[in-house]
Amino acid sequence: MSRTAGSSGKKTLAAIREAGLDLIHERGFEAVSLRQLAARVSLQPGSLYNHIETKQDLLFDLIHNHMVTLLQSVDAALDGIEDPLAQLEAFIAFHLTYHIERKREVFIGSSELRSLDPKNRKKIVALRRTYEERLCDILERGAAKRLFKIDDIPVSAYAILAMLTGICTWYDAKGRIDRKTLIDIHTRLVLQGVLK
Amino acid sequence: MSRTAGSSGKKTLAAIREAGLDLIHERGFEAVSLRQLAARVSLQPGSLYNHIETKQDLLFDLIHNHMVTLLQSVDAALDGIEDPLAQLEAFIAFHLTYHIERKREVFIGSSELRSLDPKNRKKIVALRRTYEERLCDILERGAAKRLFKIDDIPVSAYAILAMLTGICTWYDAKGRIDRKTLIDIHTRLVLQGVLK
Amino acid sequence: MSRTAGSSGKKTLAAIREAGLDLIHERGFEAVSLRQLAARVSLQPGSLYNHIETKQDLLFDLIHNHMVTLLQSVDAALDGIEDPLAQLEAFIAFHLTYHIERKREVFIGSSELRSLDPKNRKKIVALRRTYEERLCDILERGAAKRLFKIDDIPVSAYAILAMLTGICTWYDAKGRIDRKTLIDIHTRLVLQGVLK
Amino acid sequence: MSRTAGSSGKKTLAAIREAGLDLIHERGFEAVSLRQLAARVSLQPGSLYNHIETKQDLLFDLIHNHMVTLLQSVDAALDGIEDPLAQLEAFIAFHLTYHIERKREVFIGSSELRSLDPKNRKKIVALRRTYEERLCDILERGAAKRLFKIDDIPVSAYAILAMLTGICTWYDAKGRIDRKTLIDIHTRLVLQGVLK
DNA sequence: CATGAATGAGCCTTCATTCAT
DNA sequence: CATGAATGAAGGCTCATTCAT
Repeated sequence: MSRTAGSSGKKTLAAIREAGLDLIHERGFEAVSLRQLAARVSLQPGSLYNHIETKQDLLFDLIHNHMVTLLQSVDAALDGIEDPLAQLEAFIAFHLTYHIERKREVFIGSSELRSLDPKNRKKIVALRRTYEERLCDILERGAAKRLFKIDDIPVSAYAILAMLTGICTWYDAKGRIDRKTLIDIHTRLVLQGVLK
Repeated sequence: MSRTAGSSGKKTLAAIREAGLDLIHERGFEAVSLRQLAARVSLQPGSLYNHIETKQDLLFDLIHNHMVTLLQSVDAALDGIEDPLAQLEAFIAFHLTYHIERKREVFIGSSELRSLDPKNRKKIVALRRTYEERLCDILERGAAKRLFKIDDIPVSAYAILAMLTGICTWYDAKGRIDRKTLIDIHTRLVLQGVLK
Repeated sequence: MSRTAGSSGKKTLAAIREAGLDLIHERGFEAVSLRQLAARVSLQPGSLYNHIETKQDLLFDLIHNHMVTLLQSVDAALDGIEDPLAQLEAFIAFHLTYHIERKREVFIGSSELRSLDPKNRKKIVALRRTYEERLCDILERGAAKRLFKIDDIPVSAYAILAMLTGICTWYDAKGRIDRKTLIDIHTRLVLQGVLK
Repeated sequence: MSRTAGSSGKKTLAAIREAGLDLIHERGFEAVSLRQLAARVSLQPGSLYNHIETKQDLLFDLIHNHMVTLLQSVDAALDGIEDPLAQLEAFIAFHLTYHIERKREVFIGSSELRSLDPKNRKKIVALRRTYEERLCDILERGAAKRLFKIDDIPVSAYAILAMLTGICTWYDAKGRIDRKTLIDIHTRLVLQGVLK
């Protein structure tokens, strides 16, 4: 039998992406072999190449896809909000929610930057910087309006992002803390740190 | 003469450790081969085995060594301080300083946990938890004394640690920000977030 | 429409043969993949199998076709000539012309014998021997009539064929030498070497 | 047992070269796998890389080595001979002898040029041209002294070389013809073709 | 202690070929 | 007929590790 009934190219590629996210998140890009990936989606290793260009290409595809979605989503989340304080609250809620829901993508997107070849890495780093700029902008406008008191905007932005992103490492959807509480705690931590 | 003049076993092992930290920090454990490591210390790959047990063993050694030092150092840094607020300030200063000075060790210690085999990982995770406890204790005592107002101590501790640890990713000793300023900014951010 | 307008099975097969000659001549049979061949004729690899049996089969087809044509042509070229000297001249002119015009086929026909499986190789070697016999016959009849003085007919025949076939390797239709001159030079070389 | 007693690097490399010549001569470079080569010298495939850089590198090494030896040998064979006729005779005898004794090298050196990467190919083609020049020089000097009558020296040189090299394809040391006879036949063929 | 050469497993990738659609 | 997706084998090469010298 040369093809599983009902399978199709699009579905197979989606399965490969999904398995790729899982495996790379668990073990790291270098530690995942295409054999393992193929086994996860019930293919022979060579058959992967009907759907991906190279292993490197799959990694780039996963990360790039994530970054583009992240940027679109943050813009959607901030759309129409004018007040910097409301924007910051929206950003925090968005960032946490997104990072909880896409733990794997987020984790891979930062921990596997170094597995990207230079050309691909450059593209991703640019997108990432664009995302960071969103927070910087909010802090700047809040500072300009004397709502926030911030010593150094880029450093503070990095610090806040590091704090908010940290949950990827430990948050467990089935754990003690529910999502809303988590957002409240972090919102309070950040706002107090930043408000005048 | 088959040995470089003046070299000795201890020195060679130190060189291997140093090169290991460099390479693993740059490329990740899985991406570093013992051939590369050997080349860095001007040895043949086989000769490494006169100094290390296995590649896995070297990784554990590096991380374990780091964790033990970290714990000793934090205890030294907090020694004699009783006031929770002063303790928190000391902790922040210590953590940032240590993480700036040992970027490689810190980075490896968290990003390569998954490259440790289960037995080794367990040991490291226990040490890491011990370190986290130091911060939790401070927060708890501060909260008990009504100095701090904290919604959820473990979550806040994680958030603070994530924020403080974030600098490893971007801090550049030769960059725009000096160390003292960095500590001030972070101290302010954390304290405001936590004080009543 | 999944077929290029005006294409037909026969035309596609002809295109495959032509591309096969080109590619195998350039890179060698083993070095040519059916993917490359398919790309040259704007097909997917699998589609080749609507026109050829196997890769091996295509090679045999190309070489066999060439050998049969070669034999028919040499017989046509020698037809009606009785004098061994005139025959030899005709043979030389024919061989050079044919080998210039079908460089690819000739080259493949000798360099890729080893890529044929034993059964196919046997058939081709028999045809090739038949062709060599044509020259041997001429030399023999010339020697019998005391027109030629030849030490060893098979060896001389091989030597002459090797010389005449050599042009495939270097002759360039757009080069310094025109075809007639080439034939003259070789005719003189061979005849002097053979005449009494 | 990690090493066969008595083996040494030099010996192993020599065995690899020898097996390489055999296999490439029989099957062609592309058709030989390093697994086959390794099996011939009783090694694991990976162990070959203790002795060669890459497969391509081995090919270049074999051909380059051959070309250098060929050039040194032809110069030695012609050394001290001044008369162009005597030189031509010496060249023919040398070329045939060398090509009989090193069938494999000679065959590979011309049939596998296309398997060399461009950079390597360039180097070999230059050496080959140097060798061809040796014959051209002889023909030129003979023509200048009115000993030879040659229509076109480069073309005649190619034709002669093609003829003499042809034996590689069919000569069998255990066959009907002994080496001296072979040289005589070819010498006569060439000289008659060239003498005034 | 260092070296050089070996092992055996495994890597990413390409291949000829098949076949449901 | 062509396609797209699959197979199973094999490709060149790298790896951690071992060990006689």
